[in-house]
Amino acid sequence: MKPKIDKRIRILNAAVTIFAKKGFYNSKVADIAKKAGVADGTIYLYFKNKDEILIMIFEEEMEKVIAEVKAEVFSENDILDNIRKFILAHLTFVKKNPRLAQVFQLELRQSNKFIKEYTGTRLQEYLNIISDIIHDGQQQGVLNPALHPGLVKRALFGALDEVATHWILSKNVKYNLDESAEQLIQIFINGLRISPNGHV
Amino acid sequence: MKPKIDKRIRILNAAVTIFAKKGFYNSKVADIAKKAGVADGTIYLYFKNKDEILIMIFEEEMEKVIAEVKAEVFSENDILDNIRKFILAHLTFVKKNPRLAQVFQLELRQSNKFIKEYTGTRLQEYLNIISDIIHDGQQQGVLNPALHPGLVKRALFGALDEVATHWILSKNVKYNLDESAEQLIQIFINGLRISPNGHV
Amino acid sequence: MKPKIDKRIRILNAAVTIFAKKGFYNSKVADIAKKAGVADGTIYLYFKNKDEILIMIFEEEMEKVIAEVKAEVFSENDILDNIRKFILAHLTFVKKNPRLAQVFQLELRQSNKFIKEYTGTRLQEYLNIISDIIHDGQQQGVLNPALHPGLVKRALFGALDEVATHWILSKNVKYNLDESAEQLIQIFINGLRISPNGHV
Amino acid sequence: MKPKIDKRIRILNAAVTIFAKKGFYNSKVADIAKKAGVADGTIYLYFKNKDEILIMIFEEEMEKVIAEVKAEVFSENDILDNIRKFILAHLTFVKKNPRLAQVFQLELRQSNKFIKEYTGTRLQEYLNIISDIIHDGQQQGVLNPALHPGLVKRALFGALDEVATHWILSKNVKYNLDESAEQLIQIFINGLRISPNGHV
DNA sequence: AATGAATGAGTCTTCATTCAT
DNA sequence: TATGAATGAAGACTCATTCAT
Repeated sequence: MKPKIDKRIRILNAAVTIFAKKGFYNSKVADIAKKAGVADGTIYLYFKNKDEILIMIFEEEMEKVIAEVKAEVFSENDILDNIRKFILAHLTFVKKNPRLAQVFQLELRQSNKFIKEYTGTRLQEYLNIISDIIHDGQQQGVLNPALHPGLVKRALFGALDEVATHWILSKNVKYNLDESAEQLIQIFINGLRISPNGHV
Repeated sequence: MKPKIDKRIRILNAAVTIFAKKGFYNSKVADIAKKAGVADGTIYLYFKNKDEILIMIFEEEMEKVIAEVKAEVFSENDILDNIRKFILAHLTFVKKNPRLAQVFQLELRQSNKFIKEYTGTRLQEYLNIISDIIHDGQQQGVLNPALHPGLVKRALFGALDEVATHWILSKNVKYNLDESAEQLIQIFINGLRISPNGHV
Repeated sequence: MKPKIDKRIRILNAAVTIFAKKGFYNSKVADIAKKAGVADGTIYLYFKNKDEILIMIFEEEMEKVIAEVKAEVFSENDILDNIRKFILAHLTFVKKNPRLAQVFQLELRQSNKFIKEYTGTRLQEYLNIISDIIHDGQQQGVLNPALHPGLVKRALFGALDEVATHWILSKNVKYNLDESAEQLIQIFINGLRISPNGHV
Repeated sequence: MKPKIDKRIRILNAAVTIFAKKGFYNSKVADIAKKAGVADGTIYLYFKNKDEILIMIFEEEMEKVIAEVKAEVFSENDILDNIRKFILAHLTFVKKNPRLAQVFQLELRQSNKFIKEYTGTRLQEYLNIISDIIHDGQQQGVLNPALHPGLVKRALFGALDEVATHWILSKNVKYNLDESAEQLIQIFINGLRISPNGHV
């Protein structure tokens, strides 16, 4: 028997595997329990319900991602490079964690509770990495001061998210995620920097 | 009793109302039937299953949207203006059809069948409006020829989609959708046009 | 396939059998459905939940019992004879319908909903047969006018109920229900009539 | 921490409180443990299962009640007065211990094990107080010798029980328990004594 | 085409009880 | 004795879908 501390993590890992393979709605709590090597009821000692497992996967993985991305992105102070790093980090995560990405891109959105009740800070915190960069860039006179960081963060996140979802759904074949990253970098850096062409 | 030809449309209209109010999973086929004034079983004369109602709402509304957007966007041949028009048209649709937008932005994504099996042409057709503009713009020497239209269409669509979803979820209060449109126009036009700054 | 009108009754009959055999809490809805020859879900077209089946058995059988007892008891106007008839009718019902009596005496009391939420009129109506007799008897100067009919009805019902329960639990062997009836008749008639001995 | 000997009693007291507040089926063993300040598992060192807690509450309280009632009732040898004292004692107990009475009158009957398996001596012993009085009364020539003490004990107990249950369920408001006691005394004393009227 | 009564598959969750410590 | 984390059996109910009329 593994030590207690493991059990919660074993459940979360099992859930990622099961959710990725069968989808959230087709995954039975009993499947997860079996995979994790615990009794069905044990899951409810650690999680309030099935939706909460999904949300916790998100919360805990995002926590790691946020720490990594922040370390990566804010290591230097070159704004344009930070944007580049953020985009690369996002898509690299997807590429390196396809199973987890599948859960984030597809399964999570099928949980009513996640979509309509989750107002967790993790997603905000992640999005705020972007708006912080934008804000800094505007103060440094590098980025277009007319843009709202709050809008930009959604625009960039939405673009990354859609590209990631398509990559997942294409079963990772048709699509070169690295090249996509480079193209998004071009679009957003040119889109956000102070434009010598004047406004459109 | 209205003429037969109406019945299909009455069902679809009822479904939009019910889905928007209760969400896809909490809407019962019996609710839709009642609202539409038909028997439960009648719905299955017109639609294969509950998911198909959702997909048909999408298909038929998208058909209209595509026609409108195409007429609007391709009326002239000024590429930058076409991009502007597309972005405005997308967000204006959301603003004018909040109930339908709620179904598109939130409920549709909760249908396993839509997410994982729908490969309908309507969404492609809509996205291709963007890639067609991009392609034209590149041929006219206005837009950055290094960008893949297929990537750009997802980036722009993702950005619009995320902004729209946030607007829906914020219950339309905090957010000025017109200003968001203007900002997205700036970002994407600057992001896509031939850049006098050289590449990053 | 039997006609529709039968289905509700088939379910109720099946439920009496199953409840009497296994007890309320150990009876599965699926058992009742199977015995009744209907699908599990069909039961929920006729009854809100499992407790309601039990309550409906009570309601509908009591309706019959009340009609019979009233016809029997009020056929003449001899008060003492009416009391006698009521007591006999109650215990005769128990003796002739042991399965139903088991449900009434034992299973019904195990349903939280019946005990704590049921305020149905049938039980009141049955009890009021007694208080009506008492009231009449007091007006005729036959019964002790100092007694509250509302108290008497509970005292007599309680006595009958306890005797019946004991008979059910003894599996009908040790106990002569007819003799018990005669004894209760003696006790209550002497207890209720105007006492030449004066009050205690 | 209180001394060990206390623990059993603390559990029983906690159980009375919890059962009275939530009902037997809605009370969780964990609730009782918490209220008693012991671990869940500890309860099973003192009681075989949840039903046994209920039965033990009954057993132990009945033991006290029996002792009290016997002392009270048999202090003199006036049969009619003894009947009076028994009835008063029963209803006075209910009035003074409403929480315990609620458990006895309502919750106890919802335990399958109590209803169908309990053949404990305490209830018999309590009932036998009545039949002993009756027997004595018959030997003294005061009570009707035709009545079976075993029937009378159930009749009187049933009457008291029903009156008590109604009082509990009426939330003690509509009902004057003292007056009820007086009326039951009249009914039963006249019902049981040797009748100068002859038999009915 | 239309009805709507009937079907029956499908599963999350609770909680009394156990047992390793 | 005591703990409390872990167990796992157990089942009512919903609702999309069917089909006899």
